[in-house]
Amino acid sequence: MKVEAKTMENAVEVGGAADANPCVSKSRVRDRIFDTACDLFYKQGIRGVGVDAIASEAGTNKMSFYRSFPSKDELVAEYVRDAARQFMAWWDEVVAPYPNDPRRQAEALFEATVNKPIEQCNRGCAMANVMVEIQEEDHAALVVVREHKAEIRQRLRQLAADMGASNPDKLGDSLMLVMGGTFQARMIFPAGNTPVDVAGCAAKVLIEAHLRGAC
Amino acid sequence: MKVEAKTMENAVEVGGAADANPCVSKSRVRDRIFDTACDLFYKQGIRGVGVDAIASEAGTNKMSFYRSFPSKDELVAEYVRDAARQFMAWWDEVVAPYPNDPRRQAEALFEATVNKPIEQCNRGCAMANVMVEIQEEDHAALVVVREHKAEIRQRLRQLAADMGASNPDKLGDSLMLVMGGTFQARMIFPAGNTPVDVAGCAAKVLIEAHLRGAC
DNA sequence: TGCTATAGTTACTGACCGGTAACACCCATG
DNA sequence: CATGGGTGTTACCGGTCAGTAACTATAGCA
Repeated sequence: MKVEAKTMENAVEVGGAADANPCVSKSRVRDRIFDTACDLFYKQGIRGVGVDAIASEAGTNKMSFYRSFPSKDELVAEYVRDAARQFMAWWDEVVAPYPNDPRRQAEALFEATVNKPIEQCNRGCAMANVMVEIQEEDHAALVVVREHKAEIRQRLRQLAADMGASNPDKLGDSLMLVMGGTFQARMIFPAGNTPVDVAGCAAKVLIEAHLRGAC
Repeated sequence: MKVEAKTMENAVEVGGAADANPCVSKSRVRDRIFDTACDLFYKQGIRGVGVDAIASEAGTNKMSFYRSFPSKDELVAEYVRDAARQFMAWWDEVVAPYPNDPRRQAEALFEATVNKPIEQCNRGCAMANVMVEIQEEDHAALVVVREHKAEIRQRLRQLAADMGASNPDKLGDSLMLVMGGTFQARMIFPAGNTPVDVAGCAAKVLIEAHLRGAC
């Protein structure tokens, strides 16, 4: 199967029709490897995917991998950085339609979480999964994960403060719990009719209660 | 990780009559191995712990391991079963002081989750971690995890129904999200002052609001 | 044409890991 | 004392995996 992919790519490149195949032939080897790795890491776990598998799935081989990345660990760290960037970009995008309306922004975030396409998150939170799989406490990837989660917590607390909650840290942290639980539930209950569906409702209830002065 | 010729029961019964001599001295090694394995699996992950490490940490060796367990996979499944049993026992214990008071029971569960000793859960939810680490969809351990999570969901929904919530499934699932998020947060923010602290409060707010008729 | 950067191929090392074989030892029971 | 079950010990097999070496092929550019 990998041989077919390689030969096809070569044929396309030789043919020169570059724009017709944006996903494989035109991109640099490094980018192909990286995209493939991100996909496989999320779907099969860090430890469940070897360098050989990544390379051949990307239509190349291990040597080209090591010409682009100094080690698998470094690739993992890059994967986590990219996941963090993507999550924040998603956040900003979801929030953008409601400027100066922090309550609506928070609600939109949880609704968007519920409605995320299944294949994008049926393995739960990529960052949390990395923390489960990596044991070395000082691994570069874990530093990124901790920073990322701390920033999400901070953002939720800020949203709570901006919407005038009487105890913004408590509301923000409560929302943090719901968000984390939602991602976890997407992994554990992958099919329809799961606890995931109530995430938006739970967030609304928490916000409503806190704005009423609960806690 | 794939040999499955023998079964757990066979391995246990190899010692002889299963009922005549209830395994005090005979299965001491087995118990030591199992306890050690549970500890290491939780702290370092399934894939992060080898059979050699388990055996030597238990003061024995690999051969004795394979005299007690047919395979590492089977041990993992047993580990998950034990974790599920322990969790349910903990649940029943926490709930026991408040018979016929489902609301108080639910609140007690979340308070107890917050107050669990750190070293018992600073790696988050053992069941969820197993689901992250194991890729084989039909692995025996994963079946146990799914059943366990489904039962917790059912229990929370039942509690919500018993306390008279207008929409018990929504309340139960909301609590499920908070509970999952709490365990995840214990792994991600291991030190003091974390979102974990608000889990009891979040649960109370959700219950209160639902009993008032929200959603 | 020839140089250089990029990429493919094959083969290898060393470590680790799950699992097994064969044998030696200890000790309780008969 | 003899037997046998549980245990310890050593060595090994087959597989996987991260990482490297050395060579080849190609494509663009001067």
